[in-house]
Amino acid sequence: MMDKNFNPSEIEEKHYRDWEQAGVFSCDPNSDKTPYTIMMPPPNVTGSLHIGHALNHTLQDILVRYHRMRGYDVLWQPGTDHASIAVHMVLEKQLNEQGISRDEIGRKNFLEKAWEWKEYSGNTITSQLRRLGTTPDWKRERFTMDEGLSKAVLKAFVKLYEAGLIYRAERLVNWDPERQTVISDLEVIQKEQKGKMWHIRYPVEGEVEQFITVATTRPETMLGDTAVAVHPDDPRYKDMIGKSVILPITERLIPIIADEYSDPEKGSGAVKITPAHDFNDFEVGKRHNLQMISIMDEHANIVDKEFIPESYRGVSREKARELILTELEELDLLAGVETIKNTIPVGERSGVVIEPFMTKQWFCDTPTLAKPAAQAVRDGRTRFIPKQYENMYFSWVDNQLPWCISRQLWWGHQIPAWYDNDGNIYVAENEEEAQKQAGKGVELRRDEDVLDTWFSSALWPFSTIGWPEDTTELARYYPGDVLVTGFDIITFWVSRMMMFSLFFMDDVPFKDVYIHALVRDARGQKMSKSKGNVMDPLELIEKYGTDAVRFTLCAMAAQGRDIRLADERLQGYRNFITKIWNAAKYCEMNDCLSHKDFDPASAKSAPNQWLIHEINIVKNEIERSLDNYRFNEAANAAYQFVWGTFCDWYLEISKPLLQDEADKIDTIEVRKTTSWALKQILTLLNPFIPYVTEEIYANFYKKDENDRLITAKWPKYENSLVYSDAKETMEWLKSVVGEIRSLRADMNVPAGAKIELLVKGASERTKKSFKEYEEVIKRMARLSSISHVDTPPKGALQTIVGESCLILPIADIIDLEAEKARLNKVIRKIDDEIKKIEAKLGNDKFVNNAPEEVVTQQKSRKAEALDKRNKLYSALEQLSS
RNA sequence: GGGCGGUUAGCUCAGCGGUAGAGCACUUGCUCGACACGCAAGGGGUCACUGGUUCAAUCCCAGUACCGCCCA
Repeated sequence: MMDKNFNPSEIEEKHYRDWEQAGVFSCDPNSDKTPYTIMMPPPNVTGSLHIGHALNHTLQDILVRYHRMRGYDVLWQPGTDHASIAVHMVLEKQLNEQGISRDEIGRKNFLEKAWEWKEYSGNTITSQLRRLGTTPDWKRERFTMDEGLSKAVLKAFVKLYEAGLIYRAERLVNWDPERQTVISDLEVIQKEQKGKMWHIRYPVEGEVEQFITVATTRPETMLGDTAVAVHPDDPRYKDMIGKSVILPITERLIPIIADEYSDPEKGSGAVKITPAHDFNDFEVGKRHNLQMISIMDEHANIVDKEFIPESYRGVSREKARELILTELEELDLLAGVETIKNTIPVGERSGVVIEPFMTKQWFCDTPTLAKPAAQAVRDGRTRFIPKQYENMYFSWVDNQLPWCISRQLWWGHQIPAWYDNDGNIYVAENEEEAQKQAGKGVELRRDEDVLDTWFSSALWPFSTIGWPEDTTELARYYPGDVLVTGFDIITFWVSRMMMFSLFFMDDVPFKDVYIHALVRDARGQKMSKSKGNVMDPLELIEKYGTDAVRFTLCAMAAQGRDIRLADERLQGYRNFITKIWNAAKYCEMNDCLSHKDFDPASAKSAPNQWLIHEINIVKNEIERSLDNYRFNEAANAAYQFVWGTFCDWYLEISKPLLQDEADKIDTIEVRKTTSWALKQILTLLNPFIPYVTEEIYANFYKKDENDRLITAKWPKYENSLVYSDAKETMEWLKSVVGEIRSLRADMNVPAGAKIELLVKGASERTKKSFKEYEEVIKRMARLSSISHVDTPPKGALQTIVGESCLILPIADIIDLEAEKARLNKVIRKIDDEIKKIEAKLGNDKFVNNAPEEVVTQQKSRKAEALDKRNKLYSALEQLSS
């Protein structure tokens, strides 16, 4: 016996353990099935499951389960990412609390701690993923810093270096003075703020009382100015070009140069140039061969160097600004201040202001690598779904700047480059190899830096399955079928996988990229800890069950639109899970669990044929939707069918049929059809709601220990399972019941009262149907009897279904005036409709130009409406007479 | 500033060249032995605005307004 209530938490663990132990998640490289591959976006080891993961992994799991059932050899490759900066932040915070800096404990100890912490934290996220019921091939779980992947990273670095696509250069980079490392452009957030624009007068050399006024938001950088630029066509400055100004405070002489970078419309039209502390100025500096003076150290303090006036040495950039402004004021060189809106660069993780900083770093030539990556999408070898995300992809790959890949951190892949004392570089997969290159006895020192975390992630589609070795897995599962991810990492990750995959594998990493929505809160706000509006998927699972959470996310995952997740939705879908449970209970109580030797093509009676027909349709709908990544449509089709068709109609119809012992054959067919249908429903819904379906299956259908729904075959139906006649009959039956129910409710007939039904003008076929489904109609519409008449009695309720008129002779218990009003209302509605159709049909242009089927359709609509109106009129007359 | 998306029932959202849909909420009535996390019946919409294309526009096109995102 099934429990009265469905209790998710009790069964979820049991089934998950069983699945995992049975090894059903594993791919089989030796199988002759077609492979289907999804590479899981590796969550950070620091991470814990958030609602975005829940959506991402639910959708992947649905695809994976669906394809497994359809007979593919599925590899869902799981793993985690080492998340270099994030781990540093966690560990350094822990150290800080003990008052220790990372330099004090040293690189070796720090890394030991990092690994310890990874062991501890890495399992958190994967065990949380298990709670979602996801079924990746856990036995193949990888980590971006495990031995194999580390080897792949070294190999990739060396190969790219040898191809000239990785190089070391001194460049202006985004420096995070808090984290003490370079960060990439993507990790810098442009934050809008209210700022100030200071106008400063620079005295022109050799002139008395002549100045050029420059405007700047960062006066402190003037210590590093090496020019003043004006527009070459600006008449105000034409004859100043080539002269010099005396840089206030430092009193260096710097040239006035002509460059189109300065905008004559803005401010005074003259702009100070600080090549070592501004990206635009850097470019100007390069063009004019200007000196690049770095005035800050790695803490963003002013350097302690001779060319800096003494009072500024060693002070912070903020303090330097104050001092400069005071001094300029004293010198009477401050021409004015205005308040403006501007943007400042802020570190994504640290939150501090990023300093453009001159250092030597490693770069990857992504502008070159991006070309084939862009082309692959333009050629359609990889497609984005929804398509509009291709724009985001193109805007990134088509405008690539070199990617700075070195980081001044310890946790990560240490760069495989060695230096000798003369500064020569040797890049190799290991020190031995480097030593060979350098020659015996040459003293070598390894580069201290590690690679950007995304470098190893970019290799994920092939490094996880064996690259650089030639493994069977690599040959079999590469390229992947689809990548499922959020739009926020198209730039960080997707584009880089494309670049590296095309370079190393000479093929795209996946055929489809499905971009899913962002999950927001009920009010459309982005969830964040600081706002306190995060919904913890584990709490939701506790509260509603895993199936409900999964189904909700799936049902709301419409393409191209964010998900606003509200409690009510979860409740609604939790109710749906319960509904399925109860429907199964009904089947059990009515002995509808065995369908041995039942062939759906053998069904004879209309309700059974109709149900089979509808199952066939919903199956096709689910397939079509999933094949096109229309998850919400698949979920809604399933929902409507199970609740609206199976429960509300079929099971209700089955009740009187199952009580009717007179016709044994019919009863048996109903039992078998119900049982068969329930099993189809469980199978079709298993990818979405694996637990409740597996549990019911285990209760009713499980043949032996190794029989599980998760490994069941996806249904395939004969083309013959299309029953249009049965569908027509059942639609008629639904209309009859519906009309009577509606009439009763409108006229306030007590729900408990059993009343008589008279039918006028029924065709032979209709009469036959009334006879055949008499018990069903009587029960569902709460009728005492059904009989046919030629003339309706006076003052009865009437309604029209098809050609026949349904009459409820209950004049004594209803209000005749109310009935007249009701009829008039219905007639008015139908008149409006007729008017609309007539207008159309009266329009020659419509009749001549519209496709013929549209015209005939309108004509038959009109005929039907007219017929119905006539019948309603006579009903009204009858009432009045 | 450039680009992209959105605007449909009270709310959250589907849909789509020819009858406007769902869930929740709301109203009314129900102990019809699966289910009140339920059953049944309802009410509720100038499909943001202005033009254009079309026999026909909520849907296609252009523009406007507002909201959101991405990139400078």
